[in-house]
Amino acid sequence: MYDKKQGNENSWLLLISGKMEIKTDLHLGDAKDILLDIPSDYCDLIFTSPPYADQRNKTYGGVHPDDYVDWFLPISEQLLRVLKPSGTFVLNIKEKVVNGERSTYVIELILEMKRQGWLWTEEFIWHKKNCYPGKWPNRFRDSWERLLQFNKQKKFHMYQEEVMVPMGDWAKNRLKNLSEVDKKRDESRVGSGFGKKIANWKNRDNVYPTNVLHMATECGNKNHSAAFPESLPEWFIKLFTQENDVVLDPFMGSGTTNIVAQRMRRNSVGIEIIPEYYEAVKEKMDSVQLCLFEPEAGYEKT
Amino acid sequence: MYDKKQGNENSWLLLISGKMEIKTDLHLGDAKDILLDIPSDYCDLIFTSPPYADQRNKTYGGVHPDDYVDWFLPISEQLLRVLKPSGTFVLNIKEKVVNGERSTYVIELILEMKRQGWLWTEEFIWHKKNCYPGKWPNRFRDSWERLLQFNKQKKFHMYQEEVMVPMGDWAKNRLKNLSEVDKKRDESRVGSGFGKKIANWKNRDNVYPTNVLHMATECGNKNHSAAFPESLPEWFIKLFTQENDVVLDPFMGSGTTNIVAQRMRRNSVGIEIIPEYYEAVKEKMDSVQLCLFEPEAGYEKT
DNA sequence: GTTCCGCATGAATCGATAG
DNA sequence: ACTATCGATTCATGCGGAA
Repeated sequence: MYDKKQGNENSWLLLISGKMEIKTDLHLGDAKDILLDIPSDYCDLIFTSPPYADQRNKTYGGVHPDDYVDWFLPISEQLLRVLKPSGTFVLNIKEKVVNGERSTYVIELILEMKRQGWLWTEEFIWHKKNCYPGKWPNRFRDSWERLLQFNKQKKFHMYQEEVMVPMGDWAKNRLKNLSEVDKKRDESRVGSGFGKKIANWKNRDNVYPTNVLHMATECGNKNHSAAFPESLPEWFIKLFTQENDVVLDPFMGSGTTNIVAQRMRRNSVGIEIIPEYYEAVKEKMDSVQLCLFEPEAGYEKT
Repeated sequence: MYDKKQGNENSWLLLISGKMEIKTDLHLGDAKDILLDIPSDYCDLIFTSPPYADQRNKTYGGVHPDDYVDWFLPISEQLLRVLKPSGTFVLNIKEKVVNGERSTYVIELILEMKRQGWLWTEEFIWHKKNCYPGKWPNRFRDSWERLLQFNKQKKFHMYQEEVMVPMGDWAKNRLKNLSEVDKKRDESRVGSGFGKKIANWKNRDNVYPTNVLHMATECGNKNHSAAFPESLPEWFIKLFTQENDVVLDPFMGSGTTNIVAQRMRRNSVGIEIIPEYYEAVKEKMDSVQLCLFEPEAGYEKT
């Protein structure tokens, strides 16, 4: 079912019952350069966590906070080009503390990206439930990160039903027996501003989520500093794409986005500048493919 | 024990065992004007939730999103003056959606306040568990607000031990169900059974909180419908002030900050531009004072 | 004195309609 | 075209009266 594309070491092809073909392309190089080879209006979702700004220019792609915006803008310009008009760009980022203050490069980046043509549609909060322990005299542990949603157009694809969550416990008692008032409320209160049809909820188990996501951080990944849990890209891939769509991560890192995308039957493109990381993801892709041969993997169902 | 200051209708004086004297000053007028009469380096904590930008120009001080920064800067300039060097300014705010996009006036305000001399020390997240309902094709419910922390200096007073939370699920669930009365009793009656339990937790496995606060909005209260729950100013007053310190709320609204401050034995100043709100807070202060005469209120202990 | 249950009410947002 | 108004949609909480 799985076949490596001929003549291309960096592309994986997943065939499912001969009907579907999921492609995963990995590129080694600088996002700013590699993106030039990607066609315009190609991606349905861009989900990425770029290297964080760092004063010490040692670590992963270290970019100084003062240079961060200038460094990112040429890349976001290309991202704007390769994203479909109906697509969404989700940027996972959080400003560091520099000299006792929160850096402003993230909020400056938002303003500059708007000038570039992006719409800043929403800011989700990733609440990291098990964040880093630690104690400082003048601040507490930082347990949240930004998930900035940008779009090209006011209209974009959003599959809200895919991420619905179970209704709160209150509903069990509340909806047990509906009073007459609940059924009538819709008509009785005209002009009061807040009519509601409780009866509509009777047969419902799930509700729509909010813009605060509660997810634990992943602890096992030692090789990569900026690792997020699989549930994070998974949630946004569910929300903003359908099967066979294209997902892009221009700062692939440990490849979480692409691996999750393939598992969810989305085509994906990954770009990574550091050879070690790039090779590690390639190996991971190979082993994932092996797993797919096992019937237990469940990919042959349907 | 309580006495209204002579010749001043807007000042409340709380005497405790003749040792302590807690003053609450309320002012009617525009913050930008009233602040001019407040001495420099006067406040230990400024906690406020200004009117959010509104497109409708009819309601409460409606400021258009485009004019918001220009409107706020003269006020924040005065706030910078009246704050003690060791003090903290906590600004509760959230940008609205305008034309399908998040407005940028809040992040522009951060940048401008930095130019004004403020340090942007931290951004806390207030996760509103019971946020406003609603469904839209392109966004989910907004369940968080910003709590921006600004300071004059890199060194400021922070009493971290005062806001430690017990770890462990049992304790967490227990705390969640505490009524406001229980909390008051905890503050006043150290010897009671409940206080003992709290003391035990403190000695055992208390842990420092993070920069994400989980609090529900108060909605069912007929007498005082506040923009934020009492637990919100309470948390920051605990964290950034000691007894006898001075708390300022330049946009008093329903007076939650000042009422909580007085209960926690902090002096406070409140400013409100709308006469109806101002009068309502004055009445509330009077009735709070009456409660303080009751021994059950627990304010005479210690 | 507890527990249960009804219910008003929130710093909302979109799209259509009207001026 | 551009702005103001209105109806429709939706969840979770704490209060207060009842059992």
